[in-house]
Amino acid sequence: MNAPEKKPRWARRKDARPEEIVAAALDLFVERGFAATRLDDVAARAGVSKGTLYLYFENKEDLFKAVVRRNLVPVLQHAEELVENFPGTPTELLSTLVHGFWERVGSTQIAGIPKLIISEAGNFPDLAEFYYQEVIQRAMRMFRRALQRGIDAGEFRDALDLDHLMHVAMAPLVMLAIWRHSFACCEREHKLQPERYLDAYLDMLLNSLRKPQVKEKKHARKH
Amino acid sequence: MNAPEKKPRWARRKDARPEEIVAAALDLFVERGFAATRLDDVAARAGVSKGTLYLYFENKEDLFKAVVRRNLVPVLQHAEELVENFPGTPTELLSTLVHGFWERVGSTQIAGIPKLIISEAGNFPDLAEFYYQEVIQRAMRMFRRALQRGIDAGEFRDALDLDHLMHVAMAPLVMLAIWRHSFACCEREHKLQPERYLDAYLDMLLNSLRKPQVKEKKHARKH
Amino acid sequence: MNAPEKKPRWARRKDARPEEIVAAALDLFVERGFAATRLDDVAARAGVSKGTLYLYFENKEDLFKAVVRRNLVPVLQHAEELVENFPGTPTELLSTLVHGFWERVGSTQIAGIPKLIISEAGNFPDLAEFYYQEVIQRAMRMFRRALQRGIDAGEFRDALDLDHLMHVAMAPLVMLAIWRHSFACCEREHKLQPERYLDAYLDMLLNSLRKPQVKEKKHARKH
Amino acid sequence: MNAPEKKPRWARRKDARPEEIVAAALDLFVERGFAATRLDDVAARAGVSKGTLYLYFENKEDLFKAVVRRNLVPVLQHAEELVENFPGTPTELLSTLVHGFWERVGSTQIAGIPKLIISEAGNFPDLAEFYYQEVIQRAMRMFRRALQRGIDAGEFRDALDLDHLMHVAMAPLVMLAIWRHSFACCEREHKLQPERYLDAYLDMLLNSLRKPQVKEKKHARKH
DNA sequence: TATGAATGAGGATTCATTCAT
DNA sequence: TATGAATGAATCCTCATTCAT
Repeated sequence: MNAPEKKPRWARRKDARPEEIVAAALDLFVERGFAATRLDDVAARAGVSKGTLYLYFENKEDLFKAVVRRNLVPVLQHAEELVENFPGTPTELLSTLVHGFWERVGSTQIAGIPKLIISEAGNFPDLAEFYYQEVIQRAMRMFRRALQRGIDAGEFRDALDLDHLMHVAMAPLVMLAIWRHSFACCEREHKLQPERYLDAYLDMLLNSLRKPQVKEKKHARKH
Repeated sequence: MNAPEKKPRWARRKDARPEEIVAAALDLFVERGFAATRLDDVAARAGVSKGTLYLYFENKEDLFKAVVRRNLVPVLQHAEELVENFPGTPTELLSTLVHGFWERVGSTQIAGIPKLIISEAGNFPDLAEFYYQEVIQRAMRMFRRALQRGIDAGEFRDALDLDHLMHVAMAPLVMLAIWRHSFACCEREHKLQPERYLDAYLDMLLNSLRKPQVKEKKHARKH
Repeated sequence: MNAPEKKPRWARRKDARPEEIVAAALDLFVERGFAATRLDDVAARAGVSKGTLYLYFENKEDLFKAVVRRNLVPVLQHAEELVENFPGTPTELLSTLVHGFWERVGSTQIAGIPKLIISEAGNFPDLAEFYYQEVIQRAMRMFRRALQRGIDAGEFRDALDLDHLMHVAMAPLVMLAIWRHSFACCEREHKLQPERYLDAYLDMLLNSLRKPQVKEKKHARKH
Repeated sequence: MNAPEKKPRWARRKDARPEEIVAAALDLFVERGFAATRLDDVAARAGVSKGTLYLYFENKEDLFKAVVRRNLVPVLQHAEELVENFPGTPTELLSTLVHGFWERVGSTQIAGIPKLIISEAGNFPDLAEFYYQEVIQRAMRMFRRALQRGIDAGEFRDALDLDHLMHVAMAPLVMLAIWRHSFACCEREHKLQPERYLDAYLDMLLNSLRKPQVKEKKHARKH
């Protein structure tokens, strides 16, 4: 009857637990990799006991998948919505996407996930599969739509191998994310500056996409 | 009575051993990653016993480093020499480098190494350091020389942030190598075709590098 | 239907475990030496699994140290208290100490520890240091107090090199402990009888300590 | 026909090899103990290859036994001859034996052997047996003869439990040898000085052996 | 739900011993 | 005789997973 002393003052809500665990796991997976991350440490960082992990996740692999799912999907969704509803020019859209990537992924902890996935793709085929379907392909489709819009608007060249250009064009973004979690700490001078990196990237991308704005009328350009 | 059926329990081949072990280790590290590769398996694939590994390498980490060193350094050296002695135009040089990368790295087992390094950079800081110094920086310097040659020749734009363009421009090559060892096997249709990927890459790169050839009316451009 | 046949795979007994493990380890270390003792066997004898050892001890060396610490320190403490509070004569005190040593150390499993320490002193310098400080020096100090009391009482000679006599006088006690764990089992006849050994020891010790009682004719001597 | 170049200039004689190996092994066994000594190191210190060890000794244990045999037996033999032929008084004989022990054993590398034997007695029962028979018992017999001579000469007391006194009396000598190879290096101040230790030992021993030289005639002595 | 003690399979590493040369 | 490369059994230690409480 005298219930009050049963409630610890800051009872965490049950629903918060998995989120906290996933957050802790993200940190550690990103920092150390999948194999080198001990569940002891994940539990400790999440402020729960090791056994508790198994109440919410079947095993280490399952936890790993949850980390991936819960962090990347929302970001993608946001980008897709942006592409659908963007009011400006295709060039502006690309720029917005790229800077959005930096703000929402590249500069955050989430940037460590691509590295993780790549590292473990061989060991967890179904995770790779999931990531390929739900992240990579969706990202490509989105990116493609953005480019297509530029082509349709006559702003971008139309003689493009879009299927492969997608891959090529996304590579520098992914690599930026990876870089920060692999070699960034090796740099002593001439550190890579993300903003200038992205500027260089956009400069390259747009320069190569845009139609050459020649004023000549009748000469053929390069074959 | 005659000897052919004698199976020596082992043969002495001191000089050949390390190479064989490194080759076996490359295969397995690339296939499974560092942590998931068991030295038992490396030994078995190399056709030696577990103890033999320790005659040539101090420990697993040392073997890992040897794998990296012995595979990447020669390739880089070759590329550097190419850049120094190339007889053709800068554009041709870039094309040659890119296709050389594909032939000597991208299409081979060696392509798995970048993935490995990236995965393990956090766990082996000195390996990351080595790779950064001996591979990445050398590769960038080499690439930079090639671009600089194009600028000096008036073929490429000169308003370039070379420091960052290096990173941007190398990213698609590295990602191609990584792709083959991570998601390539997830593709069912629309498989990424390396040749077309590289064409798209070169197209993008050269289009963005070349000076905009505006306004001229009757002058022949490059050959 | 009722429960008795349930065999829990393990039971939780956090407090009891370390003691049981230390006891098992003492047995085996004494029996086989440090290097020849396998942790598998320690675990088996303690009725736990191998992994459990590592819940309570960092590694084999740490377990070894625990065995030494937990067995010898209490014994010494007891002896020190005895020396401080002993009501009888110095001669009686020595006799009591010697027989106490036999009862509490020499005749027990603990007698194996000096052998162990001596064997491993070279391999574990900090253990040797610990033992030297916490056991040997304390034991010497205690023994010295006992002798000093005899000298002060005029019962023992005062022209003694106490610093070295300490070592000399303790040697036979330590050797008795060692003997039982080394050559005792080689004896077939004329076995060393601890009681007579200790009598001979006390006889020698006291005969050499006591003041030569010459020249007196009619005075009663000790009691 | 031109044989000269077949002889390396300092061809070691075959017979020297085992001695060199035993000497190297003594050093290392004494320094590190049996288990912690690697045959690689023994071979290296002896200046031969690992395989060569097996030409002269069946295995590690056999080498260990050889080390013991070849070092202790000669010393004992020398002592036995001394006892048989000693021209002086029993007291002088004891003093000579004790100082001879120090010179030929205690102060040399050989002093490490008792420690070794004691450590490994449990693991190598037949080695313990050998040592017990060939060293301990012979040493005791020899020591006993020396004492008996003192008793016969009326110089030492005759109410002695010689069987046990032997053990007691030898203990400080053995412990001195052990001490130097275990705790000597822990001492910072008040280091044990072997000469004074032996003086204190002889003082104790002789004081307890010698007949009390009372001048009284008719009084009973102790009890 | 939550805990954390206990488990035990798994893998890196060592080193005495063998044997082709 | 002498070598030293090769072997592989042995063992310490780790850590994901289980389960009594």
